[in-house]
Amino acid sequence: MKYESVTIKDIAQQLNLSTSTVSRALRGSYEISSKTKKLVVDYAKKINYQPNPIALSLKERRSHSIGIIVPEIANSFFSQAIDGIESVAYKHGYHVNISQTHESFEREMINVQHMASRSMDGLLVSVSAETNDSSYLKNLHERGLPIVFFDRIIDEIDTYKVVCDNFKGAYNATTHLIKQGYKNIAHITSSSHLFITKKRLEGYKKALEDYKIKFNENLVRYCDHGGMDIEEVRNNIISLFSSKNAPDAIISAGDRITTVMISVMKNQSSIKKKIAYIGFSNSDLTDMFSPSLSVVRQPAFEMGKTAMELLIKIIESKRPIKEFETKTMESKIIIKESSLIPKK
Amino acid sequence: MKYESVTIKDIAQQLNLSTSTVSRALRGSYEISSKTKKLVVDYAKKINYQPNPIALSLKERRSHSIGIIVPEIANSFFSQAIDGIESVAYKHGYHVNISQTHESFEREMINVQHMASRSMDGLLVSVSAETNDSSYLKNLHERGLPIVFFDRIIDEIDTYKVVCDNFKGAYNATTHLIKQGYKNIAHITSSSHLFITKKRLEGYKKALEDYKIKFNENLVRYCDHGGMDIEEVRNNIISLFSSKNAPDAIISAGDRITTVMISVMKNQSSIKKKIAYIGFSNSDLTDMFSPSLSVVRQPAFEMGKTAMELLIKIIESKRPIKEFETKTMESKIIIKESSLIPKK
DNA sequence: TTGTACGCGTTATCAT
DNA sequence: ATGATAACGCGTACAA
Repeated sequence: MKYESVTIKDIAQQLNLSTSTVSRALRGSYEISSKTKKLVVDYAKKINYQPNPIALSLKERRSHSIGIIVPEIANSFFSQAIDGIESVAYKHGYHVNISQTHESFEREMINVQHMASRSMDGLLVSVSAETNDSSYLKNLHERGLPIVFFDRIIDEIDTYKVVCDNFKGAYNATTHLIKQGYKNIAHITSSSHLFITKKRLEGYKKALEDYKIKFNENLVRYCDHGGMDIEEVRNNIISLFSSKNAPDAIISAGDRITTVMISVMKNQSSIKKKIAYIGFSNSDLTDMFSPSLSVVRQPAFEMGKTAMELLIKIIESKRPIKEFETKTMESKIIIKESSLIPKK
Repeated sequence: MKYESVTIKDIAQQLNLSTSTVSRALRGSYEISSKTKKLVVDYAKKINYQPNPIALSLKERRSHSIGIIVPEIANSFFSQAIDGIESVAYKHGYHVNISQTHESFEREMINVQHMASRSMDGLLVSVSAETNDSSYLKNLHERGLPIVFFDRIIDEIDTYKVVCDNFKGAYNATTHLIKQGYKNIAHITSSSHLFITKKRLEGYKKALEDYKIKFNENLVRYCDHGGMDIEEVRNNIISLFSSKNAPDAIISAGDRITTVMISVMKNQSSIKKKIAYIGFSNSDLTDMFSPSLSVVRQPAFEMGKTAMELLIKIIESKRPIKEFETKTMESKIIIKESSLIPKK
C-alpha cells in the first residue's frame, strides 16, 4: 500500500546516464548537449516524472509553500482572507497549507510546530482567542521563521502585521447606535487579552466618552473562546439582560459571536424587548437575515492579499528585514435594519 | 533568512555520542543504557529537539498527514465535514492539510498532485463541479495512493466512498413541495456530470413521476461552476422566470447555489410572485433568514468522520483492500417558512 | 551497549 | 559534456 513514483535514478538507469546528468538535463543546464537534454526531457515527460518536493525540501530547506493558521475556516472573515492569500500565493508560485485552531491554544501550537517543521517558507497567522502566551511564536520567529500576522496580531512580535482599523470600526458602530438614541449599549466581545479586543473596546469607550455617556463595566462581556463555546455566549447574553440595567443595544465583535448572539436572542423568550444590534461580520448572508444585519465589515480579501505580499517580501528578501510596519486597512460600516429599530 | 533547527547530529556532537545512539535513545530502544538514554532525552528536551518530519517522510515514504481536497471551505457542508475529519484524524495522530479548488478542475489537479508528491498518506476528496475527467485521480489511485471520496464522489474509481442519500433527499424535498400544492417545480443544480447531481435529479424526477406530474426539461437548470459564478446562477434564475412556464417552487442543490439563488430572487424585481423554495444547505444561519429556509441537511460532520475512518483503514491495512463499499448516510429534511408560503 | 554505513531523492561540487 | 560523491536528517541493519 505504498505510493511509488518515478525518480531521477530510474531515468538515469533507463538511459544509461548518471543521475547528475539527468538532473542537469532536466534543469536545462547549458553544460549538457542538446541531444542528451532532449533524450532525457522526452523520456521524463513520457513516464511523467515529477521531482520529489520532499527531497527538495530536505536539501534546500524550503518548500515553496506557506502555512496559514486561523481560528476557524467556517468564518467568513477568515475564508475571505484565505482567498486573498491564495490569489497572491498562486501568482507567485507558492502553495498554501491551511489549518485551523478552533480557538484552541494547544491546537495552535501543534499546528504551528507542524508547519514550521515541514519547512514552510513562512507563516500567516491569526491567533486563537485562547492564545495568551506567544513565546513559542516569538521563539520560532527569532530563529528565522518568517511570520506575518493578520487580524488577530501579536503586538509584541516585531514583524509585518495587517489589521483593520478596529478602534475606528468600533467607534463608528457605537456612535451610530448612540445617534439612533440608544444609551445603554453593551459590548459583547472576544477574549480580553486579544489585541483586537482591546482596540475595539477602546473605540467603544471613546465613542461613549465623546457623547458623554458613562462607561459601565458591566455592559462589556468577554467570550474567552471567541464564540466557539455557545454556552459562554448564551450565559453572557442572559446575564446581560437579567441585570437591572439591561442594554437597549449591542455591538458585537466577530462573525461567530455575532451570529451566536442573534440566535440566542431569537430563542430566548426572556429577552422580550426589541434590541438594536450591530456586529463585526463578513458574512455574505446578513442581508437575508430578519432583521437584516447592520455590520462592521473588514476588507478581508484585501487583508489576506496584503499579508501574503508582505510575507513574500520577507521570504524573498536577500538580507534580514529590520524595519517592519503595521498596515491598517479601513473597515466599512453598513447600516441595515437591525440597528435602526426605533426605540420604544 | 533561514529557519535552523536542532538535529540529531547536534545532540550527538554535544554529548560525544554517535547519531545512531541518540536516535535509538530518543526512540526508547531497549538496547540503550538507561543512563545514556536519560542523558540524551534530557538534553533533547532542554534544547527543544524536534525530529525533522521531512527527513522522516523522505525515508519512510509516509508523513502521518492526510490531505483534504474540497471545492470551498466557505461552505458549511465542507467546513463541517472537515471538522469531522479532523476529529478522527487528531485522535489517530494524523495531521490534516486542507486545500480548496474553488470548483476549478485545474486547481484541483494541482492541489492533488501537490498533496501526493508531499507524501500524504492518503487523500479525502470531494471533486470540483468542473471535474469531468478523473483519469489523473484514477492513475494516482492505481499507483497506490489511498483515496476516499466523500459527497462529490467519482463513481468509476473503486475505493471507499461516503455520500448521503441524495436521491432520497431530493425525492423528499420534491414530494414536500408537491404536497404543498406546487406543480411547477424547478430544480436548480450543480454541473450535470457530477454524480450527486445525477442522483438528485433522479430523486426529483421520481417524485414527479410518483405524483403524476409531467417532467419538464426546461425546469432543470445546471450551474457548471457550482454556484461560484454568480452570473451563471442569475442567468439561470432569470431565464427560468421569464419563460412562459415560470415555476412556482424551486429545489436547489448545494449551499452556494441556494444562497446565491435566494439573493438573486430577492434583488430581482422581475420576480414578483412569491416562490416556495427548499435547498440543500448545511448553513447554521438559515433560521435567521426571512423567510426562514427549508433545507435538506446532510450529516456533514458524520460524513467527514466516516470518510476519515475509512481512509485510516486503507492506510493502515497490512494487505491491499479488495472489497470497497459506499457508505450512504441519511439526509434530513427540515421544513421552515420558505417552502410553506401559501400558493396564491 | 554503542558505532558505522547506507539509503530515501535531489543538487552542488569536484573530478574526468 | 558527463560522471562520481557528498550533503540535507533520520532510522536501522550490521559490526564491534
